[in-house]
Amino acid sequence: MSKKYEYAFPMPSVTVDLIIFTIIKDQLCFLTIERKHPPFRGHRALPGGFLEVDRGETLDEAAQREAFEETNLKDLFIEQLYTFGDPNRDPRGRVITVAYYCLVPSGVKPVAGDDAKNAEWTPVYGVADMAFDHSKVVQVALDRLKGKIAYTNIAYQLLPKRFTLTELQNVYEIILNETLDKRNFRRHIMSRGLVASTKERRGGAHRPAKLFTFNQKTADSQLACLTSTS
Amino acid sequence: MSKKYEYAFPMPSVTVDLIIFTIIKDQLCFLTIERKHPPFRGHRALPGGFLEVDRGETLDEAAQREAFEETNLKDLFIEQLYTFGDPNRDPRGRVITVAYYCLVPSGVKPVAGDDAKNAEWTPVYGVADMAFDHSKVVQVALDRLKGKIAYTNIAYQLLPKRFTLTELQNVYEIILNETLDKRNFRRHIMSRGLVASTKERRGGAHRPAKLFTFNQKTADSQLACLTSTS
DNA sequence: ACAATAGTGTCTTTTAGACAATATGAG
DNA sequence: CTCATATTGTCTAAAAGACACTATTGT
Repeated sequence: MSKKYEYAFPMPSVTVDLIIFTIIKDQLCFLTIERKHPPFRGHRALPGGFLEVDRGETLDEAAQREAFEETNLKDLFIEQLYTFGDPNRDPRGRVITVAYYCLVPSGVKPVAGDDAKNAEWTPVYGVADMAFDHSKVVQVALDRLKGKIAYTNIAYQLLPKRFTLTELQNVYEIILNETLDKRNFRRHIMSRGLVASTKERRGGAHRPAKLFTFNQKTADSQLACLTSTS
Repeated sequence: MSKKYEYAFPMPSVTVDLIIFTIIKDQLCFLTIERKHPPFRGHRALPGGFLEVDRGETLDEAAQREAFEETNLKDLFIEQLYTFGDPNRDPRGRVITVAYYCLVPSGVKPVAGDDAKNAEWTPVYGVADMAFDHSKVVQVALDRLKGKIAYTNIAYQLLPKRFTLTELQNVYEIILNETLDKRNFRRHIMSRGLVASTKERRGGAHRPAKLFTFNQKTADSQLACLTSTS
């Protein structure tokens, strides 16, 4: 392959990296792949790839494309997180990466281990030794997630369409890493008007719990003042 | 100048753009330059420039460098805002811009009109017709500023080292674009412990007001949980 | 009936909002 | 003493926090 593109100045590469969060067995996890080649061979890394300039894709589209490649799911919740561009973050050259975080409901399986990748869900606590600056990227994503869950409705992205309030509370507790009072939590959620109760119930071993859905109408109006990437 | 740098794929350019806010005559303003060449000749644009890959500068350093070029001030408050990369945002080619916002105290003069630039402070309300996607960038910056002023101490960046509480309230009112109750505002600010009163007073036409300073100690601890770009 | 989870009510504390009179210093 | 701005206090309303018992279903 010959080098066909010429520039008067050295150009940085632009990649999009993804922190795909999900909840597995009461743990907040994110998707990692194993690097099969240097640098950082054998270390775990965030999924990501080059922005495909020749396709004319936007950054958001690149993030959605990568997310689809890993999960086979379209139109996932993604949001730009931060752009990392320290000169030494990649030993091969100057690489600017625009990081996005993504939330998927429990139960999603990573796209099968394409030999080259070996994708796995990894618990967020106690990850070390990631490739590049990815440990830092994950930390920033986690901070953002913690910050945003308090005043947005993104938690719903981690649950199926119908869920119980106990399940919702679990999501909050897992992300915030603290226990919440059941009564206060329910009052808080209900007063927001973001959930609507259905007539269905989830039968477990004991008293069945009401199933709720995310109330799109009120959510949209509330999100209007929240989506400003703040 | 020959094109010396070759790549196997088309590369995007990476620029850093700045929204430099200040307050002038009770108006929130930001720095614009006039474009002297196409595209968008004659339109106003945000100051910015290419990331200098050969110098090995970080994104933050590039932002500080640009800010210095425009204001002659070092170590200004800057924070990464968002990365814009739509394929058609610059008609000359694929340009990814990492936007930073920056806050400077009142009274700073833009670096003199270097012919090529003609820098000016422009009120944030009623800006239209900016070059590229810069109107959108400014809107995002303004939303972020409004969001952050409520729960961080960034407002102090817009004031001199010593300021009166009335001046501080003015900053809040100008940014939020609403009036605030004087007593409630003062209670709110004082309860945060972010300001320390000095023994000096500012003599105006009438009763002199106490001068306050930003209280770095408490600020640092409070900032610790706020600087996570959330 | 019992085990296990779902669901609810009240008091207290804190924070935010509305509101107007007094204090001080320059001229 | 007058003008202009600085400064302060209280009542009310809303939100957050602490806390424990009853309800429902499967087994």
